[in-house]
Amino acid sequence: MSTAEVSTRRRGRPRATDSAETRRTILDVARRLFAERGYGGVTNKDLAAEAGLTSGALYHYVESKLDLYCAVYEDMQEKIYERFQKAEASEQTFIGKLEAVLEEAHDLNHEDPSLARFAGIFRSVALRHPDVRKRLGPSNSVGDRFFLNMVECGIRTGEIAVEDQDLVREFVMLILVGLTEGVSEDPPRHRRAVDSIIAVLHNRLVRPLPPDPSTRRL
Amino acid sequence: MSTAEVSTRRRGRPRATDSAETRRTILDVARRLFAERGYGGVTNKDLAAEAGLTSGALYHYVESKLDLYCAVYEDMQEKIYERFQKAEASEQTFIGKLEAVLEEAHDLNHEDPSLARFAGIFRSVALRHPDVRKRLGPSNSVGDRFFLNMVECGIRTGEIAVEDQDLVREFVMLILVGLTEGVSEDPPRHRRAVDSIIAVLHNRLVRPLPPDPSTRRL
Amino acid sequence: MSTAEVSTRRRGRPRATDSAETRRTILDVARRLFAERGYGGVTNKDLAAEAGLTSGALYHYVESKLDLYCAVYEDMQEKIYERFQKAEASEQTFIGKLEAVLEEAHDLNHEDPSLARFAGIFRSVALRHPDVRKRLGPSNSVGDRFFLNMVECGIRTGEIAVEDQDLVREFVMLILVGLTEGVSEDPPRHRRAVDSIIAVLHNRLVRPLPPDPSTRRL
Amino acid sequence: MSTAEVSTRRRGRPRATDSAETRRTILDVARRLFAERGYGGVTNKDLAAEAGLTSGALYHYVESKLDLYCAVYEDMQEKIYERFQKAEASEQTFIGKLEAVLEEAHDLNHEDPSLARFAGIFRSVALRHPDVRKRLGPSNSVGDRFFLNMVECGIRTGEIAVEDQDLVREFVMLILVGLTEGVSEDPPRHRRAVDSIIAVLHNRLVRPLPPDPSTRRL
DNA sequence: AATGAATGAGACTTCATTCAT
DNA sequence: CATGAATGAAGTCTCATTCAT
Repeated sequence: MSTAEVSTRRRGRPRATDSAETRRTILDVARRLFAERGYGGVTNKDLAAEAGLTSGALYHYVESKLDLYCAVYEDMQEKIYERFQKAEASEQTFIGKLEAVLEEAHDLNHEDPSLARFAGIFRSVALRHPDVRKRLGPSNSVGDRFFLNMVECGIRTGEIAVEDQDLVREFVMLILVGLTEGVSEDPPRHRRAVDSIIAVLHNRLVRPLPPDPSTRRL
Repeated sequence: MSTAEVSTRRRGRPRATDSAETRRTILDVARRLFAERGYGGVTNKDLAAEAGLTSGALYHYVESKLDLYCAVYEDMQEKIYERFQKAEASEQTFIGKLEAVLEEAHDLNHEDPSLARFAGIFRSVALRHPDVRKRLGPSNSVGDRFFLNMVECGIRTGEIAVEDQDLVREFVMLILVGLTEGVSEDPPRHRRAVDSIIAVLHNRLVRPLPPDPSTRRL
Repeated sequence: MSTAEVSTRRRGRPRATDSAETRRTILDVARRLFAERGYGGVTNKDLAAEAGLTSGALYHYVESKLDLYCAVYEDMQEKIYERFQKAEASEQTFIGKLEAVLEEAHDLNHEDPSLARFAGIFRSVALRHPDVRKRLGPSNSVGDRFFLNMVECGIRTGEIAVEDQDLVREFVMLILVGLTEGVSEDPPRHRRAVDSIIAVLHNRLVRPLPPDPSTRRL
Repeated sequence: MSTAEVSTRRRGRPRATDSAETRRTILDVARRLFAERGYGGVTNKDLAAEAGLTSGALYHYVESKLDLYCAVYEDMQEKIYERFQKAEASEQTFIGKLEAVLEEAHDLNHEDPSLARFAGIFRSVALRHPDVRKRLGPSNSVGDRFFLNMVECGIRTGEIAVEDQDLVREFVMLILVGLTEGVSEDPPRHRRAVDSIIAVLHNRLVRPLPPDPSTRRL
């Protein structure tokens, strides 16, 4: 209503801005918002406002909202797997590697919760946005290969029987989905979840009872 | 309009003369569509068309789209936990109960994939619709109590150490999230995932190596 | 600013409207506006306002602005060629038919100037809107056939030499383009233009001089 | 930036060091693009890119897009009528002049199709941009005078009856509109169209039948 | 109870224009 | 002179919701 709005910006080029920096900001803002509210729950206006721009200006950096989403996805994949790879390389056994990766996931989730949240929500976004699927394809090749390698290591060390390898891979992917989609927004629960998985792997969490006829159903 | 309605039914889909029946149809249609395309991906018109009405008529049965979504959620919770409870009651040990529940989850997923898919997607919908959260509250009270009971059983039987109960609960919820969000749309993977969890619980999947200095990094 | 705007319409269904009538109104309004301002010069809002609707409501009748444009085009083609055909059929000679068609064009232009104006502008719209071209294809088959028939009649009557038929067709199309694009918005000029064409055809307008050396360039 | 610019030209397009030269480039580029895609179909960015600048730099040479459009128009008028005048001056009779002008139009269309195309499209652009109309006034004063002169010549030579002069002028303008708007993008048709006009003027194209009662409808 | 025309808010996107650098 | 980041207005289109019939 007044002419002296809080953040009226001039018309032309702003003072001292760095294009690359703005793009980085947009990507980070987008990851956070998409992580919090999914794809359809974020408008261009929201994105622009949080990045300190108008919605039209977004189009200097991305071709479309979809384009931005995909860019965020790729950025995230890169960040996550770089860290995962480092963690994985630091250990020699399957269990060691898996624990290291889980700990790394926990650290990552602590450092920047939006990464895991985005990853967690991504699956359901892709599921119902054909455009996203089309653009990113099967795409998880990076992740697939990563876990494949880990499992192969387990086979070499004798931790995993050859005939179990598919089950193991499925299990690993399952718990990672559970971590990213289920508890990434609650750090203490995330910590507990990681610990529970490690405990299970070491057979410390649940002790199957010996088959005792008196406790069986009659 | 016709007077010849008493004795003979017309061919084709009968008019849903019964209000409750129509509501049931709407709920089922809505679960399927929401499961497939998420909240924003389904329009009232889609919903109405699949239920054999027009979009205006929807409002005789639900107050709003959001209202419908919540109703579907509650309906789903009810359906799932009714089945889970039956499964759980059929076994006496924690592991027995958990296995029974996982098998039930698998059967459910087979019978009506939309249930699990809806559940899987629900989290991200709730995440970006404060109204949904408000309406459904902390919501998981039913599920929480359910798993609490299971874990308490495990403590009684000695399968679970008292101090591990939180870890176990976290683990159970984690794998259920993983199952619903990760693999519910792919039956063979779902099967494999269930098997992998059971194998892990029986300590059959991964064998930790004895600490062998020769395999450690120097 | 006041709550009692001039034409506030209620929210729901309006009193007594006829869907077909509204569609007809939209088509007529669209033809007029497109004729006056071309394709890009007309906004959905303009169209809706002139038809007494909001821009969203347009989409009950057409799928898109392009769709509307094409519908107007087809409507126009139909209207024009129906009249042209009647006029053409009333005469037996090429010149007779052509004069009848020109007079009909004049009458049409008088009755509803938007028809000819739309037709006149159509060419340039199609030229630079690939979508329009794609939708309407070569399309002028109706018109082409129409003039082809007229020329064939002239050949039969001996008015036109067989080897001149292409020239004649080109000439006929040329003058029709000239009439629709050049003078359709100015009735007296349109009248004069029609008269001039008829006079030319009867060799009454310009008398070539006999080749007189004294008037030649030296 | 380089000091080695004095003596040697770099390969490729030289930087348009001269302001006037750049303006000339912009005008030519603009005519071509406007001719191909109309006013709204061309963005300042397109224009700038094709002229080897950025969109901001355009504003050093023109005040606005509209301004540029008008400048192109004036430039085109000048170019066309300069050529037409030369052609017209080379003949002494009305028909001779008209033929010469038509041939010149054909040559022009061959040399630089964008001229005629621009002229052809201009009408519809002006139609929906009141600003253009305002800036360019009744505009055709140049053309009007030009054709007026030609017709007066025809009166002097006796080719045209005084009372027919308006009709003749209308006819000439009609065929020029037809040529520019109808067939300027199709050289063979353009050729044919020119030939057909010349044939008509020489009364060689269509032979009116003598009023023969036997061919009349009864 | 049902229809479907209509609203109105808001989404994504484009683009002429401005102006700090 | 030139760049290019940014604005802001406008455009096309979608959709939940309302309501006369």
